Amino acid sequence: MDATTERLLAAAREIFEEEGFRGATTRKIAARAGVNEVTLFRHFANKEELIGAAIERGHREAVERLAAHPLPAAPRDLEAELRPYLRLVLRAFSASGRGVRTALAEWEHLPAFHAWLMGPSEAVLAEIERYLRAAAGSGLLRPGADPAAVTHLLVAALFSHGLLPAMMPERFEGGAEASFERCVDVVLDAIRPDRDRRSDQ
Amino acid sequence: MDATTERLLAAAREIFEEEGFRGATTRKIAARAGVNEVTLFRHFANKEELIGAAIERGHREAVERLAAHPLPAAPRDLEAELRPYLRLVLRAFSASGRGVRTALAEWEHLPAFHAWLMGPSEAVLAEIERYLRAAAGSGLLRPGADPAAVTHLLVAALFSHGLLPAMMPERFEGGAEASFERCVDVVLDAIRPDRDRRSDQ
DNA sequence: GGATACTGAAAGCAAGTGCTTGCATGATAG
DNA sequence: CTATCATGCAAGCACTTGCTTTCAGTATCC
Repeated sequence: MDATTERLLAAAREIFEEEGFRGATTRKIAARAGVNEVTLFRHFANKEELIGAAIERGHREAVERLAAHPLPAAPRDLEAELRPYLRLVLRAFSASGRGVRTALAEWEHLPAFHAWLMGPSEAVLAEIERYLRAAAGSGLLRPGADPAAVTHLLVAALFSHGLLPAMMPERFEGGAEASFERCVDVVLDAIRPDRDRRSDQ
Repeated sequence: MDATTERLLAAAREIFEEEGFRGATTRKIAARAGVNEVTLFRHFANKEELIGAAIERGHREAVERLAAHPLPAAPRDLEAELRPYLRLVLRAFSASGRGVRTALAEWEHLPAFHAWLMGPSEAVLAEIERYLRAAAGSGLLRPGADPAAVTHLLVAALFSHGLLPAMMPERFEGGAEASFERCVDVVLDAIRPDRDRRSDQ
């Protein structure tokens, strides 16, 4: 792809994530791309098309990165399989936390981008739920554990640990990742079959 | 308080929650308040002061409403005490979901309002953690259960169930509240002392 | 060398923005 | 009745924003 187009897309994505649709002016985007504003309009019909393309590309890449490290099709060990996956997702999520917050706020104003905006979250949710259902089928989950509810809990933990630490860091002493791991501990402990239950301390 | 001031504050809060700081123009706010734009500047020095006052008032009210229904000082029954409290908070949170999303996005641009914006969340977090620590002291929690981690999990569930259903409703079939209750089930079950453990189904 | 394609610089335009000024009007208090 | 006060209305100002037009420079391909 054209190098100028590339730089424009990257700049558009950065500024949109920081400032939202309204704040991402064509002048700012062109400046960060090191390009004349006129050139911007020679490559994209208008501002909406540019930002749309930038969002689409960014989220397509995110989905691809996630798909490159899927959970196993046949669950064997929740601790060894689910935890590293969640760690990976949290890291990706935290990295794009600023953009996620912007997307949340602009939701109603960007109906054309809904599919792209939710793509990564949808993918993670579906992947975890599929895995947990398979695990339940293999007897790796405590009978009575609800895979859908557990999925929602884990996604909720991902969500809040990806967004909140930037805003209330004093509540995440020891780091967001450590706090997240402790939350995963609680969930994994809740769904482990009784015979395996931890009784430390 | 002056009726005009009142209407201006209400209008400012509504439009700020829908459109953010940049989108909340003084003309829009004045129009929704049914007031001339000049009158707006006769009541508030500038746009920032108006929106700041609107946010401050809204969140102070939220904190007061939460403080009116606290968790008991001495925990006796997690199921009977914690669950209704969480239900209440979720309802309040969902009602202001639109505003929360805007606040998340505008975070970096509104440093003057940080304290007010995080107030309600901080209050809920502190209240739950206090309660759970007391519960742990009374032997109502399974030994080894980490009150801080459980608090984070519950707040995460509140957070995601307050925000996400508006954006991916098909993932919350049966309603956000039902999904939330199932998440609370998982958490409560995780921290219950072993002797009380559910073994239904 | 000439045609083509991409770019930058300068200027501008129509709409919208925060905010101000000047003046007229109606209600309220003394 | 008069003085005060809050408000509405019209106009405007300086600035930003999305987007356009015109012209000139430069690299590439044949």
